[in-house]
Amino acid sequence: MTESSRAVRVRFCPSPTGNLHVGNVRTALFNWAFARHHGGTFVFRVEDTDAARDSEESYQGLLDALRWLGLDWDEGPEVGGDLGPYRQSERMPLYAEVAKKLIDAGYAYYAYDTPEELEERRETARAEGRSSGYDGLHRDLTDEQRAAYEAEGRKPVVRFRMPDEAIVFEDLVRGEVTFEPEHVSDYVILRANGQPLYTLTNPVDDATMGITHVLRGEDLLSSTPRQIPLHRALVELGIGEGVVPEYGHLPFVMGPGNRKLSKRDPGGGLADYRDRGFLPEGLLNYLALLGWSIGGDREIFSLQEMAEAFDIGRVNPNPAQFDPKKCEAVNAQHIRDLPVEDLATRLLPYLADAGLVGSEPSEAELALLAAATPLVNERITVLSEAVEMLAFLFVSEDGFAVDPDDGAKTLTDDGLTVVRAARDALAGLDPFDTASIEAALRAALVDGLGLKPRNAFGPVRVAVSGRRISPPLFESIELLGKERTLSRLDSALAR
RNA sequence: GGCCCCGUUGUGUAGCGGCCUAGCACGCCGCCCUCUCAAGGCGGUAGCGCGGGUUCGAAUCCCGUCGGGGCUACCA
Repeated sequence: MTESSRAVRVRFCPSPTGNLHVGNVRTALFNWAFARHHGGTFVFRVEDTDAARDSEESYQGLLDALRWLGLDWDEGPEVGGDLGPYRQSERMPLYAEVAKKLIDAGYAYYAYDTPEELEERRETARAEGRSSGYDGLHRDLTDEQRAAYEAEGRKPVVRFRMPDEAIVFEDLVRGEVTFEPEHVSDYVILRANGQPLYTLTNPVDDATMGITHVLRGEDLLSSTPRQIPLHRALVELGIGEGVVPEYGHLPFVMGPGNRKLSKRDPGGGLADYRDRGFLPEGLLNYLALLGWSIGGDREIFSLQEMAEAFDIGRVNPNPAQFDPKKCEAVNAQHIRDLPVEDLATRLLPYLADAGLVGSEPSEAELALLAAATPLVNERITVLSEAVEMLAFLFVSEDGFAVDPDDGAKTLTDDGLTVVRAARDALAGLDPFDTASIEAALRAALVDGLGLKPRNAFGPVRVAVSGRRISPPLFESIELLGKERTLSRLDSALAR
């Protein structure tokens, strides 16, 4: 069977340790896109074997995050599937069983070295310039030797026996990679207390879930030569679906400076992006650009378009630095491309959180938002920015206040003269629509007072919107309505 | 120290031996438009780490070198 004809099965397998890291989001995205491109299966598995660090809350957060992103999974938590369960904490018996089979078949063995002994030998090896991995001292213990260690009360770990041959594999993004056997030592798969380690659980799950392609971070590249022989052993033993996966190691997402972006870095965790009002499609589009390109001069695309075009062979092997500015620019483009009704709907939760509309918005609030959205859609880069921009339209009259600094700068004696003239021009205006408002104001302020437009409208803008920077003035006044507009002009005059 | 990976403007990338006087986007600077801010338009800034090969011809292939990063656990 050729690789391309085999049904693709990929997975995303984070640990539920709080806020999802944007690097992991990128990994999830590439896996998802790879699966969708090949019409394959995207498996979601949760690696929650570290009781100290994992929590139920984080687990729920993980599901929620992936749903929000729109990276739908075909098998996994809450969706099910034939090869589950999909939480490692529910698979513990499997690991014990596999470890036993591995030992019985000679693929793994008990090692009684103490941590101190190991440390000492490691130091020596390092000092002599040799690889510092396990030296294999206990790989061929006799029954008598084992019995002696047991009698001492030593508890063994279980180590996987690495074959004495070079491991060569074709990395999907880097090409051929070779590791010589002396540099890849026997590694621990079971702790002395019997707990399985990631080194075992991850490949066993991949094998039993029939994973065909492993796309993951570059930090795991050096563990690949250990996993391939394990997979081969599992195939030999008839454990799992009989597949040794192909591997593709994705470049790091770097933070500021030249360090790997950390979950704790500002902008390192997904939650920040949700809170600030990134669109999932905007964030994902930007993340896609980190290490992959759709080709040509195109940079803005949808998830569907990415899925159609995604080619793992086009992934760039070199690390990419996360650029918050560009991320915002891409998001802003997606916001502008959104139909206004859609954008208005997405704005709602942010306005509600700010108390500008009710959690069950009224018809009037919805109508106002629908009319106001076109005023901000090309002025915001993230949804939360709309709150500040639109607040003056939704706030109650006694909640309205002019920004002190902006007021001081524009509502001077001259400014108030302008405001007074504007009030007079608008008081009897009918109809009270954008075109009439603009005409009336231009006549009174530009023609009447002989002001340059920017000087004419500035004080009015501040009096009405509270700020020197606002959505377009005439449209804003129309949406505000005559009554509230006059009231605000009056209170500016009464200062 | 050992092993592995990586190397195009500030950032992300296009480029798969001639189309490259290296394109695009973000950023930055300037101009235009303009009721502010945006959006939009126009222009500018800045790059193939270095050294050897191979070739008629190299950003593209090879070697070396330098630089950066990762791994080197009874973490994942």
